[in-house]
Amino acid sequence: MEVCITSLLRDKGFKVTPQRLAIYNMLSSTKSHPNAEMIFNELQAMYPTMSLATVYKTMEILKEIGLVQVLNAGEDSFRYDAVMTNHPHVRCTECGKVEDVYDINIDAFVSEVSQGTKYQIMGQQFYFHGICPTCQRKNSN
Amino acid sequence: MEVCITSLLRDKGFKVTPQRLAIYNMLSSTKSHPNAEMIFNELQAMYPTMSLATVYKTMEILKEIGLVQVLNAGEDSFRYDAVMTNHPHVRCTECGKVEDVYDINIDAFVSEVSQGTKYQIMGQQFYFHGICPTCQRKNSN
DNA sequence: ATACATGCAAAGACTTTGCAAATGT
DNA sequence: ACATTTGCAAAGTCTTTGCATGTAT
Repeated sequence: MEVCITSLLRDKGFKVTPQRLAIYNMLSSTKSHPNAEMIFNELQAMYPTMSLATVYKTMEILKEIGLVQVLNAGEDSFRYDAVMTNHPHVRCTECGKVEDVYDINIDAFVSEVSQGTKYQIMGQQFYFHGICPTCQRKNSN
Repeated sequence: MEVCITSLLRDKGFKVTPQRLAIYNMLSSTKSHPNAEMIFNELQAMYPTMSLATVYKTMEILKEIGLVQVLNAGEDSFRYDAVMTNHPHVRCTECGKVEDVYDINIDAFVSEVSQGTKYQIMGQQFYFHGICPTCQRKNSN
């Protein structure tokens, strides 16, 4: 796991730094799809000198070497996901959290669209929005 | 058509202004999914005093009264669409244009996901990215 | 007549960039 | 030793806001 990012970085001529490892480890051990500021805040305690700029620069590299994907769930900021399989996301419009949608096979839908357009399709993103179970309960009180 | 926006605005207590009509008419007669700046530039000739701030404020209102939807195709700016049906979009990563994906029935996929999550789903957005036919031809030269 | 809208400029949020000091190889 | 990276501050882009003037009802 960690050998993966280490060798991937080195293979592409990037240096292996504590900041880069910390950012990737944090991202790959959460399901919260954090944005840059959330990552920065989370790492403050352990890495007091970490800067937001380093988070952004690191995300750029991790995206480039194929270790993270960038999410755009209709917010003002980008979120990041270390899970590289294509899966839909759902965002709660009340509390703002973004979650994975599991157990859905998107392949049939993707290939249907791929064939319907004359584009050479490279990727896709599916976003749902609605109200999460927790917020539904809050609302009914 | 135009009676629609006129009465919708008035019904909700908004005033009917030349700027609002011009912005909506422009948007509903294009398939280019423009962002705020594109709309602003397009209207410069006919409405020289139009400001970008007015475009943003108007989009906020049009979204609120259900006349436009906001697209987030993985770019830095939001795009707007006066077509309110749910349909996928595809963005060319070379020339940046965003097009509709036609003749795709998303209902089965949407309801499959709706049932798979415990969210109360309010809407969804599907984005594909790839290379458009025009750019494919350019690349092969 | 009055409340709302416009348009300018300023502010705000998110992200990128430049550069000197620090670090990995 | 050398090239790359960090972290700060400044700049850049997109969007929102405040306010005086103008406009729709």
